Amino acid sequence: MISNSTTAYQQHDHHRCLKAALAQAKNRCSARKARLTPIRESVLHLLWQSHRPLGAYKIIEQLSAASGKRVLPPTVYRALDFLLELGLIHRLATLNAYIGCPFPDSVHSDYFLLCRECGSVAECSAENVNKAIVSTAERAGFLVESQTVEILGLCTPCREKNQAAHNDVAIQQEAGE
Amino acid sequence: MISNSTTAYQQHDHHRCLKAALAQAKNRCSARKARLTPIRESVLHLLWQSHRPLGAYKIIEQLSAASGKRVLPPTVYRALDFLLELGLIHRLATLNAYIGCPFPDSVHSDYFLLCRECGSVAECSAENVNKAIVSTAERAGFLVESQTVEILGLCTPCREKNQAAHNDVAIQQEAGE
DNA sequence: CAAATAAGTGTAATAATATAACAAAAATTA
DNA sequence: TAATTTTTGTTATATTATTACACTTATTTG
Repeated sequence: MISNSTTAYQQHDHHRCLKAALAQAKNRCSARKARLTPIRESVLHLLWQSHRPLGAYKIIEQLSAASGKRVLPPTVYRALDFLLELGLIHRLATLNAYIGCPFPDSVHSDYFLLCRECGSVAECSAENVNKAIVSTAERAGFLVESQTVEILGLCTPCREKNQAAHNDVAIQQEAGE
Repeated sequence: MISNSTTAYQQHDHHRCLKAALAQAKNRCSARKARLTPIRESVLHLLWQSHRPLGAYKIIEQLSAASGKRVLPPTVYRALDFLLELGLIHRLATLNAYIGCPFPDSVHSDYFLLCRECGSVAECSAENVNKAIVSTAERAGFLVESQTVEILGLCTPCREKNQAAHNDVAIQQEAGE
């Protein structure tokens, strides 16, 4: 199992994440003879800065603010398409949002853990999930080409916070009796 | 494993499907003291007639055509919300479309097989997929609350057709040499 | 039963997400 | 350098979904 759940939920040196992601992106582009133009790079940069899924129109907003001139939808959607095609980012269908891929180089069928509380997203690649899906599909005579797996729930920190809040309420209630 | 892949892909007495679905819906509604009003029923009916995912605006179109007067978006979205809440239909995030649920009564974590060729959708509920997802999420410290699993690929009939077409090309090429 | 309340519907307006089409500019190739 | 390809700019518009508020119909309660 590959996962970025630790860095996704917890404090970490995010500047490093960002630098690593951009370096990887450059490698990948030169390998494929694709151009990581300024627009494309800044979209990727923005996605990595947030470390959270961002909607296309948020990107437009932030890019406009940063550049001082109005960036229009096609500009951003084109950059997103480019990055998606290269596997540098993903689109989350349930959120209509985009997020940087933490390991574009390893072949993986993606699998996302979306925290409904804090909005963080971890990407996992688990062979057992993949196998279960493919084998079950096969039994139905279905040839799998691509998968969208998005899991909604609570990440560890949020679960702990919720638990703590819950306990507090219990204590209050006891005290009130 | 529960699945409607057979009826989803192949010819069958669809009138029966439809009747069964509506009967089930009525049961479910009376059990929950919810009202299956004419609008709601006709949306459900429409979804079952198509046996394929339908976008909200297609539903609006067809409902308008059938009733002779303009049906507006909130009317349909409200009916869809109601049906979703009762588990009588599902929303497919990757298609922005809705489809009738073939087994609303059995508890299931849904899992959809979307054929990219013919547009058919089969719904499966496989314990092994569910288990794999939950256990992998747990290892990342994540508490699963709901899942979106949508698989894109080819259903059996389309795969066979494709195969046949492919063979034909091979034969033509041989003949041409 | 009638009044009060709740649930459902009609309607206008608009928000949020995404794409089409075509012209202009920049980069790459021949 | 000319020709070609790729990328960007710009206008307009498509698609999906929601808000807000008035009105009607059903259900509950006194």
